[in-house]
Amino acid sequence: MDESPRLTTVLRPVRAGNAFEETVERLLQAIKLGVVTEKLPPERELAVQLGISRVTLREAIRALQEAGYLTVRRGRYGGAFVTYAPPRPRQGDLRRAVADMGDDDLADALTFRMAVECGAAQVLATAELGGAQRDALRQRLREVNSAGPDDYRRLDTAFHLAIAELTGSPLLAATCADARLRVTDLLNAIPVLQRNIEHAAAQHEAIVTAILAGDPEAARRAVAEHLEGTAALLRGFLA
Amino acid sequence: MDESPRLTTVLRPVRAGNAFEETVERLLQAIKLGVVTEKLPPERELAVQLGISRVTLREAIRALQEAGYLTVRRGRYGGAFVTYAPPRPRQGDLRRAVADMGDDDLADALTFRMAVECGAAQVLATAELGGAQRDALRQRLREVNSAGPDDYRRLDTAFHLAIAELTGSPLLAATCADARLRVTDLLNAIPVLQRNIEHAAAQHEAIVTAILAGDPEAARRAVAEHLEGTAALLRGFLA
DNA sequence: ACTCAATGGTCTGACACTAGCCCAATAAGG
DNA sequence: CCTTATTGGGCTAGTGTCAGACCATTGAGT
Repeated sequence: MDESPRLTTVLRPVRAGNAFEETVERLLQAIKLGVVTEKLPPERELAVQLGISRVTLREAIRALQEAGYLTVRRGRYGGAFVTYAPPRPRQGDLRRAVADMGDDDLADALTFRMAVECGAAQVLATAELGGAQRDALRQRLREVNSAGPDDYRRLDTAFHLAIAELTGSPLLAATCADARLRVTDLLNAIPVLQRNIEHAAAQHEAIVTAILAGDPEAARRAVAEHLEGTAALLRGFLA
Repeated sequence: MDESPRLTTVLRPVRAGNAFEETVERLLQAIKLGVVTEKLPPERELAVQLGISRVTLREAIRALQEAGYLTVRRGRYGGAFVTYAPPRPRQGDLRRAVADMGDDDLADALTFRMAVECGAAQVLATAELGGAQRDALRQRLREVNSAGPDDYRRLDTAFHLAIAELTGSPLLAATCADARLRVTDLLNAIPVLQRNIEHAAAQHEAIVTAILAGDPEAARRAVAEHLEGTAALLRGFLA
């Protein structure tokens, strides 16, 4: 019989890698999530935000530049500009993306995302929302539901993250972002069809309706159904 | 109007502090959570688990030793032994503990915990549990519900963590542990009365029943009610 | 009493990371 | 055309962290 709780749940690694690697990962995910679409903040500012030295940040930026994600321009009004748009997924991309991830990691990521996003929606439905917050949520809904295939993933991310951010808990928002990160590559490998967008639109609508109605149960259920669709699709590619 | 999603949700610090500080924090929390009650793993082993060098780990251990949490003995069958038991909280401890935390941080922590633990319970209720898992859950329930005041916090932690661990998602388990960590000092400042234990016991029972019945809605609601009690108590100390 | 495996204690050389400073380039605005 | 604020580019000295080796201590088993 294993102990309870497992030591490994608490005595896990205190850092995921060296500062350089973690920084590259962060920036890359910010780009792939579509959180930064144009230009990164100035180095000095960004280094402070990321809690690292400018030297380390610059190494990370150079790596992303060499990998083709950024173009750097000097001088006033210069900066690190994003030169990347998610490519249209092709046949086999998804299978490859799933294979790149271990089966265990995939199941872990899907479970994690399900729990965290459902929790966020439930909490938001319980909170007393001000007018501005309700408007912001409705705005994100409109944006994602009227998106075309090219913008869809980015606006979908923005919608889901908005739910977490509106709870007012930075910890929860960061965790939702993290959960999403772990499936970004997979989602980007799934072709976006107009039909899918429309199907998701109804689910997004249901989520917002439940939250605005202050019904945590319905909010939880709506998010669970929404995520289950994607999860089932991805699980279909497991061995 | 702020952007969406906020840059700070993704472009946040890549590391919380230096390796030494983070290690001290980890070990301290493992001790306070009651995850390690007797002796830490050997330094060489623990350093690997934590992903740090032995030198850094030793510095952290020395700090905890000087702070009175550990006693170190050399030689075979030696090691770092836990010499700490949570003190009985006294009048004013709670008010002080709440004041030590910023109001924003407290709200953040409570929201975070609510979302993550509800999500975990919901997911577990959705999962198909094997006999061993059901037994493990029932075992934790029995333990916490038959605990005396001295053991209560530790067994309560074990119960809540078990729910997250049984989902099979290390990410979710780690996140639940993290969420719990952020309120440990507060919980430890709340006197444990036999009456409270009995009240909580009914709620724990309801949570387990809902999970074993495969009812995610009921599981979510039961956890929410359970946590709301503590949250309301703590919120009462806010300005 | 002796042996020896397991454990903490210590040292060294190498590399990662940081803070702070100054230089170089650039484009808007006078 | 010139000025200037803003930005990336680069350097240095100092500190943090690491991997690995070796030493010192302990107590159970022989």
